[in-house]
Amino acid sequence: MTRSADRNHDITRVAVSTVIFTVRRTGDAISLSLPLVRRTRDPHEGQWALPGGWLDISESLDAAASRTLAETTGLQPSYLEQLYAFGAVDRSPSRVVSIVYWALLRQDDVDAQVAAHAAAGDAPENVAWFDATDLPGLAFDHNDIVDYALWRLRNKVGYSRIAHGLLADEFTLAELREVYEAILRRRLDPANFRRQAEGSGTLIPTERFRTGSHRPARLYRYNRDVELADHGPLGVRA
Amino acid sequence: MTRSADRNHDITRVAVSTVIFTVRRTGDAISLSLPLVRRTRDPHEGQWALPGGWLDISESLDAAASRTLAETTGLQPSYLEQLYAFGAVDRSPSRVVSIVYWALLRQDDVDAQVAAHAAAGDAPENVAWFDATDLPGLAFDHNDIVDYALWRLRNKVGYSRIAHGLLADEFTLAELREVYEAILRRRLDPANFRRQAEGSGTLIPTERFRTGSHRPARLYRYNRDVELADHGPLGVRA
DNA sequence: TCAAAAGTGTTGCGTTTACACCCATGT
DNA sequence: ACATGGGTGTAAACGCAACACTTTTGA
Repeated sequence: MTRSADRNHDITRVAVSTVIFTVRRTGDAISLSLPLVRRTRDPHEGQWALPGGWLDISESLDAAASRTLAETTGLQPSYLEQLYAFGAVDRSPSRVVSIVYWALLRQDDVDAQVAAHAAAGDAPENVAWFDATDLPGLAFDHNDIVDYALWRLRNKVGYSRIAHGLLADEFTLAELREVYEAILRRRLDPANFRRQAEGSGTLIPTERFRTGSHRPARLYRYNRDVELADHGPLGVRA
Repeated sequence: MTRSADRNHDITRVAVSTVIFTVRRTGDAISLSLPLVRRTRDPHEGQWALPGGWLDISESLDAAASRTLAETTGLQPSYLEQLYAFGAVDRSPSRVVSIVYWALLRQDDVDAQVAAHAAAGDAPENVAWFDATDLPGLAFDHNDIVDYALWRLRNKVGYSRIAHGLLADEFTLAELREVYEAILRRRLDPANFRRQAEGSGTLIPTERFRTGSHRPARLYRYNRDVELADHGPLGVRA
């Protein structure tokens, strides 16, 4: 903390953060939730913030997003896309330009991670999951960033099929519909939703069924021939 | 160029560039064109590149885009929106993260600038206008960036009314339609275009008419109550 | 008066929306 | 048997594309 810390006063540093969405069952409804990390140093020590970190000199922006994501959650997102570059002068005491990504996490992956942590007894103290629409006051401008990410998610769900990225490999149409309803915050007609989903060409029906309640529901699988991830303007696969 | 130049080997610098679109009449058709600057130093000396520059320590990203735009073209764009942050490790010899914006310029503003430069005799040698769909090989990854900006423009034109940003204050529906046709690269039905434009609520008919050829066409004005510029995720007015 | 662009009317088609209805299963 | 969600059918409403048609000017 001698020379390099002093130098932070007159250089612009580049950080990468990610808004990671997943779905969570709370009672009979499902809701969007996201993981936050508690800051352990100034500025904003003790407040919740988006997971992220500094960009390394020899890694691309995409790679930095994946790396910081893995370091905090230990998981690969099913979808990752650049959101926006935030660079207001006063958003941090030192000058920081944040390249923010947003990501989707599969429900089963989240479960697997939680179970693994519980078994290993290393449940991270500084990570917690929050309801995306009911957040506390976050560090920096992160509340605005989450709001913008939510807006992008709601928009994108309207003209693409990314919502699959929040579910396990196999899912019923009702489960998929509930995800859409949680994101769009309105009820969808099951009959019409079914026709639209089946007609999109992105769903492959299986011969397996989800049983347990009333009439068994057919399980579907996402057609991976159709691209899920956004490979960015350069079409590069990270 | 002593110590700071040496230091560029191990720091990441932030640059800002802008893809600036305008429309140009070539014969009886109109086409999208954009200004490029010839590089006067390595890397890529002599090649054409997007206007831009380094981010100052005490200016926001938006301000840097506006400033570098003014320094090269001397104009205020009618629309300015962040496009994407490019950060591949090998896109430049030293490590550079470029925050790229895209912008629209009014046709009459371009004319005014050209006339002013001609009168003052200071027509910039290093700036030239190119057809957006027929560019030479540009410096860095700027060809990819322009392609992406074109894609965004075409997309955005489909669900918003930003095309006005390319025309003068008053315009006929035929002129507006020609702009759409140039961007979307297909003919539009004049009758249906008229209904859609009038029904959008963003056009104010005037009592003035464009005369000269056949039946005079009513001039319209853009309704500035409807926001043209994208104020970004934070809703901030630059 | 004629060509050509401005502007209006009408029709057909495909998509979405609303909702009635049947099917299959656990309790 | 019956309640409940799974799944199908159908008709009205809406938006959009195609195109015939009228209007108004300059030449």
